[in-house]
Amino acid sequence: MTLRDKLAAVNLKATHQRLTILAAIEECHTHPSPEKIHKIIKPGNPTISLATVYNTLETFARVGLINKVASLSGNLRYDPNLQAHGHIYCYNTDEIIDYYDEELNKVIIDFFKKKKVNNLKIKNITLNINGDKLDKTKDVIIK
Amino acid sequence: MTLRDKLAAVNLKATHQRLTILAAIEECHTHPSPEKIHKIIKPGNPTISLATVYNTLETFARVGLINKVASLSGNLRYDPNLQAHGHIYCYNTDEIIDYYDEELNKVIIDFFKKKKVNNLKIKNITLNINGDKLDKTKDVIIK
DNA sequence: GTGTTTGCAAAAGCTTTGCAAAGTT
DNA sequence: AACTTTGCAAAGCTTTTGCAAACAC
Repeated sequence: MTLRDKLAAVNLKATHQRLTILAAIEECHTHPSPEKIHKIIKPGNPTISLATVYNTLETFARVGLINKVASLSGNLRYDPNLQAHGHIYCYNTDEIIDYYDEELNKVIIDFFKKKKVNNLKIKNITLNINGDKLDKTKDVIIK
Repeated sequence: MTLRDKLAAVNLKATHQRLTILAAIEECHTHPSPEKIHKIIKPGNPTISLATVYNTLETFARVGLINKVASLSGNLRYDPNLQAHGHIYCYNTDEIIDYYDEELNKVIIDFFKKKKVNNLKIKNITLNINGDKLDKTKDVIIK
């Protein structure tokens, strides 16, 4: 599915800005803040404005193309990955890294099969792992 | 352990403001923003300033008396409960509610016993459950 | 062509800082 | 008395808004 198709599927016009922002957030796997996304795309797209990055990300989240992410960083963060997965937050690099593990998903689903959550319509369940990267130049790997 | 003792244990002087703020955050189980804490304590403590609430919460977090909490709300949130537990975030009330379950803790610990996390010094693992409260006047209950 | 989207600049909201006055031990 | 902490106001961030110009379909 192309980026154009994704926008069409949610009835958003395929503007250059939207295509650029969607591409950037899908490519960068640390869920950067709007400010950082703007810095990433600005060189190749000098007229794109920071307000448009903010507004566009919020639009994408509103129509369900991406999700808002809970963050310890104090600014807004978004995630283009819509399937169930966890997040690793690194205090010392401010990165939010996806953590997908089929077994973890199963463990969580199994747990909530046994529990009753009253008075809440659950939208999403995420495991957050917070810590410090030991070597900032390398990736965090869970296996 | 009294609030004074808790402050003494981390070498913070027991000022009226710190005692008030610590009491407020321990009493209120929805992890309110600094702004909301200020509103809560202001009537009984008219001279307490919002900046002091911000600074004091940050000081508490720095010395480990409370934790910062990942949040979808876009502002700072703190948690005085230092033991392992999860959080329920309600989009429609902006509340962050503690969710303690011994079995859940065990399930998560067991899971990570089997996994190796490379290049990360884990500080904390939290399960986040996000959704909408069905009846805003009542509590969310998991059993 | 019509209605939507963008850029810009300004406003609004949230958090931190600097410093004199007040408080703690 | 020595040192720390607070209140206030200002500064510094982050995010949203209003509106004319530009764009997608």
